[in-house]
Amino acid sequence: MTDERPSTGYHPEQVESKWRERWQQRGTNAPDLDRPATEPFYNLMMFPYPSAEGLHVGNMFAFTGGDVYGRYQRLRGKTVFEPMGYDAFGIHSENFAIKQGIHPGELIPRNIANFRRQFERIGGMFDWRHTVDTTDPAYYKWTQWLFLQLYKAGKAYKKQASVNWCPTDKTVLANEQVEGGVCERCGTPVEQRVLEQWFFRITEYAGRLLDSLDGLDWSDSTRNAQRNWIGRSEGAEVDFASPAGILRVYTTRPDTIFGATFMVLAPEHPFIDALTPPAQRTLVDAYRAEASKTDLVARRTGEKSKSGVFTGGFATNPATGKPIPVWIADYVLMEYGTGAIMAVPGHDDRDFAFATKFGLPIVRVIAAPGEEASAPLTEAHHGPGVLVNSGPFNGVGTDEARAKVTAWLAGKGAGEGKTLFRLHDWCISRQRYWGPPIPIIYCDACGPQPVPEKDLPVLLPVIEDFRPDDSGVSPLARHKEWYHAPCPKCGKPGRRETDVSDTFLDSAWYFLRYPSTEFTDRPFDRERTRRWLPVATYIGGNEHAVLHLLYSRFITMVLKELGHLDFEEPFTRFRAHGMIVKDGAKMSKSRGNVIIPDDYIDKWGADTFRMYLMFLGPLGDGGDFRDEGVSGPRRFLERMWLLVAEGGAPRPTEPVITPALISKWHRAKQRATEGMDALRYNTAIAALMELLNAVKDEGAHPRALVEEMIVMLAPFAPHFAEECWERLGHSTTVFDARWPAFDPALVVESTVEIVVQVNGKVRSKITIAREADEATVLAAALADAGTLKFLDGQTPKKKIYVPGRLVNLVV
RNA sequence: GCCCUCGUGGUGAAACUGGUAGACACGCUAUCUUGAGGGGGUAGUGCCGCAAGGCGUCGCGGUUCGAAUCCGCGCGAGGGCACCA
Repeated sequence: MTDERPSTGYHPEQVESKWRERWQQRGTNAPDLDRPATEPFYNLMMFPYPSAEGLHVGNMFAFTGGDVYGRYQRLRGKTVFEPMGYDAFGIHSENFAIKQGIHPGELIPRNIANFRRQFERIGGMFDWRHTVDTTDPAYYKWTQWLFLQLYKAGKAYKKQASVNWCPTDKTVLANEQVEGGVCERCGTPVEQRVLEQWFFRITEYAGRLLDSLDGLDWSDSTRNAQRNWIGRSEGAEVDFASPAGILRVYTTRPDTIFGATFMVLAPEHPFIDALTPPAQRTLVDAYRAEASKTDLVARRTGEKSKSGVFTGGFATNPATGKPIPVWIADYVLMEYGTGAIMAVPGHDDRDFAFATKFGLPIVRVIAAPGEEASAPLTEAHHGPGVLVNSGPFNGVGTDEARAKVTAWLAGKGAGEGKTLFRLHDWCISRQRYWGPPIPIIYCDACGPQPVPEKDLPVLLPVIEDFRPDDSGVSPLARHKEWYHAPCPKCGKPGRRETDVSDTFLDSAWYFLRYPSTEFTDRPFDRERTRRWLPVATYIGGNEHAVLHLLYSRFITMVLKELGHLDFEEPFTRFRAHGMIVKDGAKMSKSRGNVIIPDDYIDKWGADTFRMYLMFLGPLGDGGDFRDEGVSGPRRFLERMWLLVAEGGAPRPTEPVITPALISKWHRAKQRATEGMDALRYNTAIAALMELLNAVKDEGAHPRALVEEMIVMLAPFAPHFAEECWERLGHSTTVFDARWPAFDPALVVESTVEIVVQVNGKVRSKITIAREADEATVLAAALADAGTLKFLDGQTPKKKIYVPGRLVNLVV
């Protein structure tokens, strides 16, 4: 805290507390959201879950990165709206509360207060009039409203589903929350349970969610993660006749159908009983019983050795007309495709392994160029080639064959082309306490009824013992007064839905709420929304690349379709910030490697700390945290402080400024601007440092230059810049100034240094007038002593001239 | 297995559409200020070499007058998907 160095007079703690207060008094960070004739800029950052530990350096890195961008846009003349809030519902908070034995309703406000303090301390330009807390009834009222809109539009439905069940957290997990067969939160192996669950029909939008990605200004890595998640595959559905009826399969390789020598059904497939003759029944039932015991996750991720059983039944391959045996195996999943496959052991690894294990025939139907049709297969061959042993299609290339075989099958009434997605409907119900109750009332007479919108919010009751139990029923069921509610339709006694909704639903629309927080009678105001959305720039972690961003896009699409919004993509531009790790590992309390920024801010000041974080590298990169090097940005600020002290003093005449300094000045502005736009703040800061070094070397510091430097520094060191700005005689905030423009003509100097290469190696450098033409430059290069030495008396065969850069002489 | 992203000094990193590799900063060395342990100034700092010079952006090839940058094949790291038919 104490600063022992011979002081330049810069005392961060004084400067920073002064400007925190000023900003508050002046409303500097609270823009008029309705002010016309200015360009609105919605600068959004992913709101945090308010943990008890507070914001760590990783959060500070991310939020500072976002804040710098917002401040920069403001200096570019935009009206910037930069809100912040708290994603405070969910398992995370609840589990922590359980562990501490404190009710989350008590814990969360405490954490939020701490977060708020940290957000203010770091100097964020947040508009606190427009904050959001997802656990506030004034907010979740509208989360419930959102559920009702989807419900009424038929986009929400309830079904029996085998779901992932975490025995430790005692809750259903979304597929997304299961990683490698274990709960992503606590690491317990996940089991399967069959429960009634609420789903949103996100799969209806799979195609649009995928196709629209192309038009978004998003990081490639993020778009790619979404593509993988949605998982489109092109193929065909094909019908195989069987005694139990038409067995439909899905395949991405219709071209290999002549090689389908058997079929495999998922153990849950409805045709199994009809296909199985009495003699096989015992074996088949035993296998199915075994498979149902193994949970879904284990079936997906367990060891890949194949198991299965023959049903005893046969189906007809529509291409060959031959009967093929129908097997059952757990490597076929009921919830993807039709739950049945045609097995082509010659050209699919899994089918090959299965056929090998059970002695089923393997037929080659694709040959590489020069390969015999009869060549034996020692492993599945999946490369391209030409069809063989495929009747009328022999000799056709595989790519072409896909379409041709599909058409041929369709012509016979035995199939059709089909696009499939891997995406599943979104399970939004949770058998937990800490979330918004799903606004449904069950009535014995009328069935499930939506709670009328006028009755929202359905308040989450205070329950002392909110812990989940093994029953699979939410703790809310234990609150009798709350649980029993009259049917909204007939008035007879009914029961409330006791599930709460997924936290991801809270965060799938929060960005719509921010601009409209003062409206209590609508989730988002039409005019405000029209003016401020979609979000101009969204900065957040790539860990939300799939779920949060996908759900937000889905909700936005639905709201557009229902007429509530005019746009269907919520985030025009998304950039993922990198992660700050410690000793190569993600910071987490359990690892004990969490770096709390407060100490650093105490010691160095928020401005230095912000600069330091942003100087580490590009925002998208993140990095390993170590505190070596914080002194660099601090020294820079100290030197700037002195420069301002000198630059602010009255002078009889402006100092002489050399053309070289003018050039460096404009170059710095150019580089700073480019760095800001590209979120490569490290280069912007470097440009400012270089300019300061140049000013020092030249010994001249014209006031205009000093002022521009302060403006460019303001996004990084806002308190510092405000103080300097004031000392330079300004009475309004530096953020009302304009980001300085550079003159491209002045960026270049009047003389340039030309590199002279001989055979591509740098041998000399010549300084020459910028306007010198090619002949002049070449003549100078050839006359240069340093060059001559390497030419060795020879005349160059070839002379490459790159204007303003280099000459390459080839001998 | 498939799909992305990436690999540069002792360290964090720069390098525009292929055109001086290592800007800026940390650290380090020397030196000057100086009475003292995260103070300032100056100079130096990719590697080898006294030097001339040579070698250098994960490795090997290739394209090019010229490659950190483009192409191919490896190796390594991080991330996404994954018995998905």
